[in-house]
Parts: sequence; C-alpha cells; structure tokens
Amino acid sequence: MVGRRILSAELRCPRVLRGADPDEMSRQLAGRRIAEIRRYGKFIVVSLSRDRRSASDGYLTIHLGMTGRLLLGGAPGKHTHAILTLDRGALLYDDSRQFGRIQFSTEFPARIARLGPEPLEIPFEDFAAGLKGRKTRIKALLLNQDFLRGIGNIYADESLFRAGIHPMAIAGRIRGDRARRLYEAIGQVLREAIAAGGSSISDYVDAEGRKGFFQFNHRIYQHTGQPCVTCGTIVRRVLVAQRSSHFCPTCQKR
DNA sequence: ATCGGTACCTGCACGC
DNA sequence: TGCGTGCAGGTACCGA
Repeated sequence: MVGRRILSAELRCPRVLRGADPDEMSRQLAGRRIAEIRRYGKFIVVSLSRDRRSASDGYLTIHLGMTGRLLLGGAPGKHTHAILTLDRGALLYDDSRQFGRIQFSTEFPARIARLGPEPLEIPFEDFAAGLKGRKTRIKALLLNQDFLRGIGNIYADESLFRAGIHPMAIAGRIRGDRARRLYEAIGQVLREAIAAGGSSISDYVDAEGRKGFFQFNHRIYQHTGQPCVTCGTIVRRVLVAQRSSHFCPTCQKR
C-alpha cells in the first residue's frame, strides 16, 4: 500500500473513531499519500504525506481490538466501519465488537511513544530488570503494553505455561533461571505464532483474508478441563486482572 | 506511581 | 423455539 493515495474515506462508525468527527477525519485523509506503514506492538501506524517528497504530516493509528480486521478490497459487510478508497484498490476496516479504533493525528501519537519494548528485541538483562520490584502478578504485567508491547491473553498464557510459571506469581519474585525461562518462552511462542500466521479462534484473518493456524498449537490456552499436555493434570482457569488465565496446577509454580 | 475493577460492544454456545 | 447466562485475541479510565 505504500505509495498509494487515499482518494476518499467513508467512516461509518463514530465509536470506532473514539468520538472524532467522521467528516473532519475524512477531509484530513482524502488526498494524502501513504508514506510508510509500521507496527508498534498491537498498533498499526500509517504515516501520511501530502506529496511524494514531503515529510509525514499525518498519522492514521489503527488498533484491531479483539475482532478488528483490515482487509484489502472485498465486499463491505454488516460490521464494516471504514472504507478507504485508494488510487488502486481499497482498504476496509471490519470489527463486530467495535473494541478496535482508528484515529487520525497530525503529530506522531503519544500513546505509541509510551509503549514498552518489543519482546523479540529486548535484551534479557533489561527484561529481568523490568521484573524487579514489581508487586503485580506476572500475567497482568505481561498484558501491560507499557511493560512489553504486543503480548495478549493467548501468548501470555502460552509463554507462562512453557516457562512453568503460575499466572498469579508475583512478577518481582521471578528472578535468575525462572526469569530466563520466561524470556526464552516468550520469544519461542511469538516466533512460532508469527510463523504460523497467528491464532484464528473465530475472527482473525490477515489482509488477504487468510486464517492463521497457531490455534492448533496452543498447549494451555482454552484447555480448561483437559489433561495437561505435559503431565496429564486437569488444566484450570482463573481470573487474573479480569482476564481468563489457563494453567496447569502441577507444571506451573508460583 | 501502581494497582484492581469496570465500562465499552456483538455474537455464540449452552442449559432450561 | 426462545430466553437468560457466561464467555470471547483489548484498552481506557476511575478511585484507592
């Protein structure tokens, strides 16, 4: 999409725009050219410029929430909230639960600047230092985007399972070998999930509409009531930070 | 400064 | 068949 020009923007759902005025946002987008697209954790930032040469003077920040989809072309549906018509093709935003959002700003968004490091880029020493002194539960910390960017409920559970750490363990008490195991597990899980094209539980598809298949490799997520793949103990579910957390009571220690 | 709880939506599976 | 309940890849905001 880089290099394409936005001819027009049809913004149908003010809720997804987080209260911004659809007409005003349409005016801002129309005529701008896509200069660069980058991902920051779960956020996608589309940098826009007025012409080919000039620096970016607009940013379209997109978050898919739980059920958001960005699709190249295709027919709009019941939950299509935005249609960007480009000089070649179209970009559609679809989101049944409307937890995702699309925002326009002329400055680089401050929220992005506050995100923690990329989990696949942070050195182990920094990760271990980040755990130090934290009184929160490790599951909640892994979901906190200011700690690390990009880890969600599935990959938090899968990482903790592989590391043998209980989701309710206090973050600051994970040190040495256990911290190292968690760090390695996060890297492993994310790399495997990316290679598998992500986890398609119900809605997720890539821009071409293809499902991922990492859901077939989940070892603990939504395995409640089934035997642990390692030891056979029945997998349990607890709430941590109001999120479902799946764990093996035998393999995962506080 | 940090933490937990709540609100925001729609759709689906389940039990009755 | 229809209805109520609980659950679902997330974040922002509030008060403690």
